[in-house]
Amino acid sequence: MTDTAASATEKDYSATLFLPETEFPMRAGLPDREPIWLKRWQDMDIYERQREQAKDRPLFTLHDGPPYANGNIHIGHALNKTLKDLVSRSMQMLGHNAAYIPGWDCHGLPIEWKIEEQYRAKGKDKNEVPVVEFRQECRSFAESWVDIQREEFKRLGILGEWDNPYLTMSFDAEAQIARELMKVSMSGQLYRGSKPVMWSVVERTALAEAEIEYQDYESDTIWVKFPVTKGPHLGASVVIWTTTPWTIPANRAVSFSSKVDYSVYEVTEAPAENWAKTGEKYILADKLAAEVFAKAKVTGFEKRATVSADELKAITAAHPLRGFSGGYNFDVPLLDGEHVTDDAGTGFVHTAPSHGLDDFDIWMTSTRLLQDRGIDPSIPFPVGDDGFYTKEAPGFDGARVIDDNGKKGDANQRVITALAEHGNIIARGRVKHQYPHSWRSKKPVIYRNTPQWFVYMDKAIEGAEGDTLRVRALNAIDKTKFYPAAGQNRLRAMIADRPDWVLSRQRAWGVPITVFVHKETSEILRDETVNHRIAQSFEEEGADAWYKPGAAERYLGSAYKVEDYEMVTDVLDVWFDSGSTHAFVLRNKQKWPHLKFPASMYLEGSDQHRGWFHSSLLESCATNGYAPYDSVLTHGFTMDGEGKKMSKSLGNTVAPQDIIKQYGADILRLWVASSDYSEDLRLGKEIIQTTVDAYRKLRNTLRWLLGNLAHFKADDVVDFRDMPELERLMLHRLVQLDAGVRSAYKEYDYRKVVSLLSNFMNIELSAFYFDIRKDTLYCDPISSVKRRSALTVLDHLFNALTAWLAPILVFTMEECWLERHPGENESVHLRLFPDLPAEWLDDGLEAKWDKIKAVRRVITGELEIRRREKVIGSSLEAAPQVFIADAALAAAVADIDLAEVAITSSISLANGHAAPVGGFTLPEVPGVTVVFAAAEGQRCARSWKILPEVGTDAEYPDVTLRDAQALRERAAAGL
RNA sequence: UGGCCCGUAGCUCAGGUGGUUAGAGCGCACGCCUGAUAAGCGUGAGGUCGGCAGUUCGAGUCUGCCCGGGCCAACCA
Repeated sequence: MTDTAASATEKDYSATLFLPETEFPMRAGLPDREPIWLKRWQDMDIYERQREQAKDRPLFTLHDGPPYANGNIHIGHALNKTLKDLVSRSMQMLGHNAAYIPGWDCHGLPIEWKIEEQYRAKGKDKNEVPVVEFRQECRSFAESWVDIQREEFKRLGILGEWDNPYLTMSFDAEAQIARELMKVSMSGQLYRGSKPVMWSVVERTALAEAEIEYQDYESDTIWVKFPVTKGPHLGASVVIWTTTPWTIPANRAVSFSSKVDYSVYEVTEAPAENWAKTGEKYILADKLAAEVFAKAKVTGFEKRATVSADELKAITAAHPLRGFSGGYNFDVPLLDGEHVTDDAGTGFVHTAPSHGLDDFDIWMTSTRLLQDRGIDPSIPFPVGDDGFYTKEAPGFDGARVIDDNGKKGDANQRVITALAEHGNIIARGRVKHQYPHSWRSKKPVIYRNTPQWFVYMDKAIEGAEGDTLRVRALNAIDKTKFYPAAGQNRLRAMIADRPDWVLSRQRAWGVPITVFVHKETSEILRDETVNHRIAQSFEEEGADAWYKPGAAERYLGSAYKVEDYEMVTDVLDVWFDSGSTHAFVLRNKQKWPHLKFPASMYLEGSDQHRGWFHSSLLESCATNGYAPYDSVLTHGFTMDGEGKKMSKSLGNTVAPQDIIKQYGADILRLWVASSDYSEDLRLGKEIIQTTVDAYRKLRNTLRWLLGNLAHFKADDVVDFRDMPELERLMLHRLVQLDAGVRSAYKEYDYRKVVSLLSNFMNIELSAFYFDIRKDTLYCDPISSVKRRSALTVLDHLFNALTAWLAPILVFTMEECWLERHPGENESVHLRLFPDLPAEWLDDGLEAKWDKIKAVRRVITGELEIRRREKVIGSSLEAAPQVFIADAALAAAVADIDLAEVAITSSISLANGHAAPVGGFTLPEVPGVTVVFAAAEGQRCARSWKILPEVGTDAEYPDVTLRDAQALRERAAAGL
């Protein structure tokens, strides 16, 4: 240590300094304090004030995609809503009127399940409860979750019209959803088709995949011959294998794979009574032929010819029951299917479009081909909802697939017997495998063709050639801006490939498909008067009106006979509900005057390409002809710290409620803002800690600003022209930052906002400007223009930083702002991003100070060495000599106080002198050499600088002349 | 299995149209300060840019394959 260090006798002048003074705590205590700000915002109705304040500004409408009202929010909800809040708050502060109307999706299967579950617990049966009563319970259930989620969202600091949200189950919404559906039906785009769905005979209901569980089950298996009737290899039979003999009457095709090798095989030796007889020829996959013959108890067989994919394509076969009970006379085509493999069976797949998804898909995509071959492409309904065969399975009257107790009926046996009579079965067996069962009854289920309501994707709308829903939607996608851009292709590909839109669900809790069908002609009733009655009743009573006794009479009125019409009882897919939100929210000016249509933006997780973005686009294109949004922003999913999916079973979930409780919502918000939401986000312990650290740094920088600004008074303001260069440099950087921050906000690039601001606050403010200006701010006289200039700059910094960070750290910035600007009507959230004068920009000044900073680096580099050597501790103990050979650097440093910038007590500039050998240099700053010298003189007891002048003031002999002046001014001011 | 997307220091992220020793902030280690103090300042150590192969004079950047991860492909939302 040097002898100039503080001595025990040095006077303590701290009371005479302008040290930072603030109540703003270093430790935030967010979990406890955030609710206080929430209450304040609620009491002052800040959302309404924002609307009032912005009523003449351009509208920016971020339309909320509705979460499903059936549980507590999870981290995905928190991410989604926080991003939405960042968008609307920043657009508001950029000068828009950015209203935010939160919404909820309230209909649908999961809520039905919950109610059913409650029934089961009470031993009640859903089917014994009147529909309207059941629906009422679903409604109450959804309501209760809306209330809970609303509070959870508010706690995240999400600002919106929470007292007036939209619900897909509110009466006006249900009415409008029905109107939208009727628009589709009036335009001729709605039709009744069919598709196979999972069906439980025991419960007489369709089931969702989630209601299915797979259990071991023993199935009958059969190997069946399809005799070739046309094309190559006449006289041979295509052989299939199936585990569901009862679907044979529904067979309409045989699928093969062009990737599998097939041949014709002839049976050369077999037992006399065998089903597979000597001389018969079978077409089989080469890989499976031996196995098939073993099952068929064939003792000798020979390969006769290979069969190419082209030959197979040309083959038409007969149904194995051709002529049975006068039926099955149609041609059975061979179709090339990607689902076919030669892993098991025969290499050929029996295809019954009524009873399988793959079967249905290949049948539907082959429609054109079938028509060309003169084959009827319609899909039969061979099995009824009770499991009995219908008339469309000739010869099987009274046979049943599954009975009321879930046991196998006699269908399989009857089919096998019939096949044997026709000589078209070659083997049978049993197999144990995993088979779908109802989650509720634990009984096996079947796929069963069921009538459904569809919207055409490719039928001309209103007769206009080429104006189809698909074409409209694809055009609309081209006109929409996507963030990130890849979303556009993703959505386009989905729209381009998708089949017709299935709207119907055989469920209770939803908006009914408000359609009447003529029983004779199967025509949909299209009558505006009827439609109006329906919509009107929904407005007044909700969609329950459809289920009330006498509804058909009420709607059809006197113009039609009730007995002529079938009233549809299916409900709409909930995607149609949420796909219609633009119609009942954005266009409802009475209820929400601050919204526009189309919306400025839809913002959801990337899964919504298939979901809400998709259904909203189709719905709006069908009813309006264009997209309901100008732009679409998607975000990824939240993974754990290792990038793995969060799941309850892995135990790696992070609950937003826990983060709020432990750290506060601002931490969660900062995490969202500093992450790249265009990809999947990670969240774990370490990441939270990183966020907390970043938060602390920001908070402390603001805290120091507040502490110094406590000494700033209105008449301290200095015009920027009168400020020192260092202050002007900061204002210049502030204007630059303004441009960067605004454009980042406009591009929804929040991590850029965070990185710009935290880099600025850490590097340029905390480590540079503040460090240098502490001496001036703490020690300079009251009158000092330099000090007042610095304070003026701090004020500008404070105003800008609090505004720029307000959309992200909503609580902390409010706390910060009110610390300086208390007042009942004050809020940082009622501010705009500040307008900063362009005249502050000064590129020349920045270039000059880049040079000064370069010189500074060499000086601090030298000081660091002396510190290591224990020659000095504080930089004020040094008074280095600086030799600058570079003319540009020398010029930059000429008229500024380099000692101040380097925070040394003094510096001697030895320009023009040759730099001594052995002086300190940095390779990246050529032409600058620093030679250490200890500061000479006494240490000032007030500013701790070491200067020869200390001791020369008679009145204050222990301080520098500057400090003496400061003390005199304090005394004169009576301090 | 298919469609789309992602993989740069311990963490969060930068790295237009391929071009010198791959950057920042935070964290970490070490040091300084003790008038922002459960704070502030400085110095330093950390990366075969998921892997392999190719195109090229040259690839984190282009191509292919592989590995790892995610979303979608539900009468879930």
